Amino acid sequence: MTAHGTSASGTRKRNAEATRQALLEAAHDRFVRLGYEGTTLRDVAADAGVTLALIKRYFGSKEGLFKAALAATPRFLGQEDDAPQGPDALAEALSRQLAGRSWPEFGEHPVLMLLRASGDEQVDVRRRQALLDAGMQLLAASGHSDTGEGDHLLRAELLVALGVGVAVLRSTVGIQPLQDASAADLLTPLRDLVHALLPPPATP
Amino acid sequence: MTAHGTSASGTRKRNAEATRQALLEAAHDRFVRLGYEGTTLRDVAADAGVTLALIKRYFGSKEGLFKAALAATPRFLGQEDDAPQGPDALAEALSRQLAGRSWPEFGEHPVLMLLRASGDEQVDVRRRQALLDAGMQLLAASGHSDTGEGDHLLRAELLVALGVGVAVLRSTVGIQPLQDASAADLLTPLRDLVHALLPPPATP
Amino acid sequence: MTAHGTSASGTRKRNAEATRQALLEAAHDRFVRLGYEGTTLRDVAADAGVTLALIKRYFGSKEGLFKAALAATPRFLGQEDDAPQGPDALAEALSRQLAGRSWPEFGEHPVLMLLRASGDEQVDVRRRQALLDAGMQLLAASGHSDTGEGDHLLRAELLVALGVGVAVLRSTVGIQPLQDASAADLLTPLRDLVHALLPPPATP
Amino acid sequence: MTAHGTSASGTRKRNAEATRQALLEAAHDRFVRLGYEGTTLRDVAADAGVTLALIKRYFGSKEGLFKAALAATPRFLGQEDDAPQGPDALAEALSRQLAGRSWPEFGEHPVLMLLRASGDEQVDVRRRQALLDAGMQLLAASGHSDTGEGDHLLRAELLVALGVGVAVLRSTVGIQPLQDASAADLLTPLRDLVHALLPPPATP
DNA sequence: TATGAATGAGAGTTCATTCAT
DNA sequence: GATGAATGAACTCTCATTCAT
Repeated sequence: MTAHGTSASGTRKRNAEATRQALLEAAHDRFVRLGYEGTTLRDVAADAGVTLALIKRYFGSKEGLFKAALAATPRFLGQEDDAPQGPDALAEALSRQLAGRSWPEFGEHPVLMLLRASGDEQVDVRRRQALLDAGMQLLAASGHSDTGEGDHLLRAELLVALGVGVAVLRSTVGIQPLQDASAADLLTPLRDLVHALLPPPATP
Repeated sequence: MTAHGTSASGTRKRNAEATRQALLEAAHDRFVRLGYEGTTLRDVAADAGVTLALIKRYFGSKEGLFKAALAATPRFLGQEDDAPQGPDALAEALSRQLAGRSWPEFGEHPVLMLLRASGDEQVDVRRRQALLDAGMQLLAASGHSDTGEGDHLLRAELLVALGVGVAVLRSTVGIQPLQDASAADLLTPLRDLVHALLPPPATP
Repeated sequence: MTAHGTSASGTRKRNAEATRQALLEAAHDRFVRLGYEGTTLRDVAADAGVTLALIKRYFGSKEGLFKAALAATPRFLGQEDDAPQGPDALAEALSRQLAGRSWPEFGEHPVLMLLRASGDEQVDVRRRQALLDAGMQLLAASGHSDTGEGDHLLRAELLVALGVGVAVLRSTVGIQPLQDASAADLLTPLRDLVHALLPPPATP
Repeated sequence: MTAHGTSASGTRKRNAEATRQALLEAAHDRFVRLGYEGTTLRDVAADAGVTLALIKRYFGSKEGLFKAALAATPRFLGQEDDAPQGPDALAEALSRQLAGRSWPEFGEHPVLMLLRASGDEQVDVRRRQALLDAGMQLLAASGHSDTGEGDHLLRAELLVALGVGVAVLRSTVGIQPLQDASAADLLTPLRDLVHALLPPPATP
């Protein structure tokens, strides 16, 4: 996407917000695919169709751009809404999020962004927190509470790990049949898996 | 580890094999932690206690060093022997390999090496194959054959994905309680999981 | 010459064209004197009074710089205009071009640039062609045509060889009295030589 | 040529002199073709079939090797003996030396070695002297004395320059028809040239 | 004597960044 | 606000050289 795309609302000469957004998407794409070191600002700027100096203007530095791209990463395994819960719903959401191209603006699964390190400690904290949150959310979605009793949280994090692993193996590495498995293909195994890991709490 | 470590047979200064090995381990450690681009040959040489030029001598180039490090990576999720199989044995092996520090010479779980790309296509093929092999092996260990019937291979690869994800979340990212979970902590959830994913084939 | 020299219109710090030109002249000078391998980009940049990275900016690489320097080399033994011809005029032009400092911007005789190889095949072709052209031009200037009859072209190339040798012996090597011979000193011997090599064609 | 070639006289295990000679020829070949900077000692050693360290043993350093190669260069345009002189004999000798492969052990014309600089001042003096000597010798061969009267020495050096130029254009650059001209092809033009440049002294 | 291990300096190249315009 | 000129540091790689064996 270039910065100076045609806008429906007439004027389109210099749209700062569009430029920022184009840079952000280009950066996200490259950071996810090539990592922090492998991404050059010149390429990001070229992808966005603007000059390199604008990156400094909008994001200050490469680190700033990375942080912004990280912040723009959608929640991993997040439930879109506070919808019906339980293992079956969870498995269905998982299969959809892992298989689908639910993020047309991201070339790869956005969770991969959470695995990219920039060397900045502050960034690492944010990445870690985002993944911890994913575990918490899965735990909640399964109908459990995070009271720390039992190993429910550990089990939820194993589910997060599975999601991470699937994203990795489907993208960078690419092994079949996992890479091209559809949501339908994944649904049954994931349902078995969720049921085994996070069975619904006993209802007295 | 430095190249000129004391050996059993007295002190020795010039030892090509020890130098090569020290370089290899230092490289593996940095490649796993920092990736291909993030790893500098100067740092690798410094870790090994030798000069940069020896990397050229022994490995030809950075790519050569990376390939050597990749080749030195132990098999992922490999059964140590052709021992008793079935879900329970598999779960136990998994918990041990994922939790343990079974590789004292590698700072991080060696499977992470398989996720590092160097840009060389030939390398990518090897990485992919190694992970495919892991899936095949898990399938065999569970008592199934890879006849392609059903979704057994897909299920086995989900197990591989889980292993990859656990390794990632325990190392680079580091989320608790998963990061410090012991093999014992992992055993029960993993047993549930393996049983759910790869139940023993029906024996009529 | 440095890049930031004072110009007629006051002092100027940022001038892409001046920088490019300063780099080109510095490069030409060093390539001619030291050859391709013997020339370091750091020294060229220092001569031009700028930083090394600008060479990449303007010329892409060392090869690019070399090609640019080669392209900036004036024609060897070229007649300035389509002026009167014949042996005497030719001898006079030769003596002037070989003796004079007709190229104040080049430290050495520019033909020496044509003797410098960079390893690039494409460059070699250009060098060869430039020297072939010199022979053709001398042939034409002597009043002959290049119909291939007789050994006129060979004789013209012997004249080119003489020019090359004189340039070499006057510059890099430096043998007296040839090195400091003036155009007047060279004129008489060269006239004898041209008359002997390329006598005017018989006019029936 | 390798160092351990079969020798007719029986023993051939470790012949220091043969090794030295093989190194010298390999060095000469590379220095002439690639120049000082372009020549690597490893390649020279490999050409000679020995290890690099022997260069240091026999010649001390790269400079030492270069000096030895320079010293081993045969005299340029030297009359083989103090045989019949005069313009015709001189032209005949010139055509033979410039055209022929009179030096089977040198890939290129050995005079090219005299054009190669190493950066060492002492070396430059030797090169200059060798070329000056060539001029003196031509002068003598033409029947003149170097009393300094007239411009005879300058004319002789123009002949040296011609020889240098022909060697250069026949080897590194390679322009036709000069490159493949035979001694017979060169004889007539050279005779005209020598007669014009160095006519026999008037005999009262 | 001869080999191979090891070094240090320097090469070209790349990149994030800063500074004028 | 935006561009492009210019910088300095860091990288991989190469090579002549030296040091033990």
